[in-house]
Amino acid sequence: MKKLLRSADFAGDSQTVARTLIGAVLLIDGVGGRIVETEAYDRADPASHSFAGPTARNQSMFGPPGRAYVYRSYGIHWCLNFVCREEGHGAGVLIRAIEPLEGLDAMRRRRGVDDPRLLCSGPGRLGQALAITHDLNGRRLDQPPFQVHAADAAYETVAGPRIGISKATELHWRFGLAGSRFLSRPFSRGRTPD
DNA sequence: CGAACGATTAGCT
DNA sequence: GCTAATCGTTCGA
Repeated sequence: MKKLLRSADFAGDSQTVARTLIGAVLLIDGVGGRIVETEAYDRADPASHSFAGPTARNQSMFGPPGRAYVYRSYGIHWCLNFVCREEGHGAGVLIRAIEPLEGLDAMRRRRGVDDPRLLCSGPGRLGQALAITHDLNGRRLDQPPFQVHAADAAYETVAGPRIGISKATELHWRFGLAGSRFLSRPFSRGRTPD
C-alpha cells in the first residue's frame, strides 16, 4: 500500500522536502509514527549547521541525500535530520515531532512517561523515544533500521518561524500538520505563509 | 587552550 | 514564564 521513500525522493530543496514529509510515516526498528512537524535548513541559511561549511560534526549533511544527519543538542539530546537536495550541498530537514503509531510500549519505556502526546512531540523527545544515537548518523533512510513511508493522503500543512534559533527568524521554514495534537508547540493561527 | 553557545527539555514559580 | 542541566562543537587569543 504505502510507498517507501528512496534516496531520489530527498533530492528536492529542504523546504519542499520538509513540507512533503508531513504525513509520512517514520519507523526505526518498527517503532515510530506519522511525521507531524519538520523544519528545513539549507547551506545558504545562517541558522543551519551547514552554513559555515563542512566540519567533523556536520559532514553527513554534505553527503548523499536520503541519509540521516544526527547531532547532539545541548549536550543532552539526539536530534534526527534527513539529508536532502544533492551531495555536497548541505541541506537537511529536522524531524521535530511525530504522532506515535507503532511501538508505543517501547516509547513509553524509553521516555518514562505514559501520555502519548509527551512521547515524540519535540526533536529531543523523539530522539529518545526512537532510541536515536550517533551510530545512525550517515545511515541510509531506505535501509534498516529506517523505514520511511510516503504520506498516504494529502495532508493540510501550516508553516511558521523555526523554533530555538536566533538567526534567520524571518524565514517560515517550520512546517506542521494542520490541527495535530502532537506538535511540539502550536503554530500561530491564521495564515500559512511560505 | 579557554570560553561561549546552542536546531532542547523538565521542573518550578 | 524562567532557568538549570550538561557537554560537544566552534571560534578567538
